Amino acid sequence: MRRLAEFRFQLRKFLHFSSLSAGAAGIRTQQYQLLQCIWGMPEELDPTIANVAARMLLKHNSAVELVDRTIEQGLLRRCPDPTDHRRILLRMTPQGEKLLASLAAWHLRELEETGPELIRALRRVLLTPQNLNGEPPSKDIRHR
Amino acid sequence: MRRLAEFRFQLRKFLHFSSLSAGAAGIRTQQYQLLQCIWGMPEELDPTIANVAARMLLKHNSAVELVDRTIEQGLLRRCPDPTDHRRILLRMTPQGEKLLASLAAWHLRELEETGPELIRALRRVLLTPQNLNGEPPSKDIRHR
DNA sequence: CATGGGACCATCGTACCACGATATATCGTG
DNA sequence: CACGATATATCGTGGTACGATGGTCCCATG
Repeated sequence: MRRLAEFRFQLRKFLHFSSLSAGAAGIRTQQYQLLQCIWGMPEELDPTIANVAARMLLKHNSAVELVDRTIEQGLLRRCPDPTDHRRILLRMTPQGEKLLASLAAWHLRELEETGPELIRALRRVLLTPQNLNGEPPSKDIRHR
Repeated sequence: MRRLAEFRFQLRKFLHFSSLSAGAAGIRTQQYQLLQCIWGMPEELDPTIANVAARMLLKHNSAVELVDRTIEQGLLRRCPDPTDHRRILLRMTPQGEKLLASLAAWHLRELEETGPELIRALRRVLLTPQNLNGEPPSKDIRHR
């Protein structure tokens, strides 16, 4: 499936851009996503380690470490939950909010350019008449 | 931008699926993408280390290491280019082709389910009237 | 055909990061 | 208070991308 490869390539390009722009802002992609996660947390959920881990698709200990790193850079604060002393509520510092805002703006602009191409690539994957299950890809049209 | 966070979440879910399915097949996502890359390489380009590195958005030395790991698992072969002895042509073994085919099939099926949601999330990002440059996200509607 | 510059690939040390296993603190319940 | 469950933290380990460096081969030029 060449379309699939092309879609994945577009995906890599976006993620690569994301990594570069985060790097230019002095953080890692994961940290950007963490901030995004905390800020965009659904209303009914509190920004605890566990919830953030779930939304980041990380194990909770990895989330702890990610939070540690991000706090060291002054982008986040740990606020013990007053009603449940086991829990930690994550809050962004003003610095973190500024950084998130500018990174989000960059990503928006990038997606305005790249997004349509990404959608097109995915569409082409979905609309392709499926050669359904695992026939060796070399069997396709050409095989140089 | 809550839409942006939601789009990124959808993206993470797809990548997470990809990582899991690759793992179930005994390889890493990067290796799956490497195979995909080699197979889906544009016709006018040969599957050399350099070309693969470019398409994987990796530095060439990282590509070498990725290739090494993948060869160790018997999914790939190194074929010295007969016309230019500096270059290495990467060829998949039958085992590699089988693995790629089945992983691609899984990914196709996943995208048939998840893809539309991904497109929708991206559309929502693109169609949102932009609150253009970096205003602090906390200023938005709610701030609990 | 000697030579120097450039292209291509490989190796090594380093840093980062996600994870499993384990530990610690707190909650709720009987 | 005892106990299981929940939430967070710590530690050691393995994987992987990278910069720096080295080696080999191509080619142009004199």
